[in-house]
Amino acid sequence: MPELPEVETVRRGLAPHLEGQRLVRVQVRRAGLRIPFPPDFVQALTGQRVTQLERRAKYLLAHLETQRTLIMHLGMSGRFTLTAPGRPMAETGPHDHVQIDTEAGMRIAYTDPRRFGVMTLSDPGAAAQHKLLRDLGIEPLSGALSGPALTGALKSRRTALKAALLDQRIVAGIGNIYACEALHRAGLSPRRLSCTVNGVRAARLADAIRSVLTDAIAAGGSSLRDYVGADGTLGYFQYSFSVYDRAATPCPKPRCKGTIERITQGGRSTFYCGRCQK
DNA sequence: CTTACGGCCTGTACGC
DNA sequence: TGCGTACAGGCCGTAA
Repeated sequence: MPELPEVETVRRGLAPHLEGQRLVRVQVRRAGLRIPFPPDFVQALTGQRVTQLERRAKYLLAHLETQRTLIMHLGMSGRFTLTAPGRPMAETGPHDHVQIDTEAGMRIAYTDPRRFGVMTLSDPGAAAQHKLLRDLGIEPLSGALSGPALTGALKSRRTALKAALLDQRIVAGIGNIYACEALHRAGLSPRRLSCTVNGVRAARLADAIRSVLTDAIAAGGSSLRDYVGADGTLGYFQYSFSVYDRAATPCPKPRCKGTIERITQGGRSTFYCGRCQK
């Protein structure tokens, strides 16, 4: 489900209810998600105060007073729902795996039918060195994303450009939707060999990645199927897709007479215009 | 070392 | 209606 814009939208929804708050009760309803919870998971969280809720790539990082960090990933189908004090509690469903109650009485429930998500804890002060985070590449909205930085990251890769954009070690936070959309904005073919992207093409790609992610965040992310923001509102960037899931429709680029095609790369669907993406 | 592929798990949409 | 198949926003381990 969620790529960087959706995770950032969730972060913005959760932050006011987590930052500065003490976690008074933590319940887990199974032994883990994609990976098991650490043995001391509940104990290490209970009674702790969250100092800051940060996002790195598609990960949410809740930093605790103990200097440990709750590392969270939504996988494909992960979702948070908030229930304010005094509001009727939603009935617990079979895919509600974690519940966290804050001292303000807010209940934060994590639901994830496919269980591809992750919740785990870092060692004190060592979140950035955690195995899940240490190999992540350029953070696209940090200012580190530039044409030369992309050129450097892509020059040794002998894969299709689309596959390289999905590799979190190169640019972190892009998923299937925004890879397709960024390549269309940049006018670059998803099939192009990664190492051929340099100079003006790399600069265009850096701009396209930044702009598509920024636009999507401004729209509250993309709501497909079951994705909703933390406050239950729906993002609407899906109405702005140029290529994703738009096979056989006309290319929206002005004066381009192409038609959007769907191909398979690395087992994933790629949507692009063969006319204006070279 | 790099790259390609299957698997993880469940839900949904679609064709017959 | 029921069943089988394909596919879904991600990532990892293994094989080549």
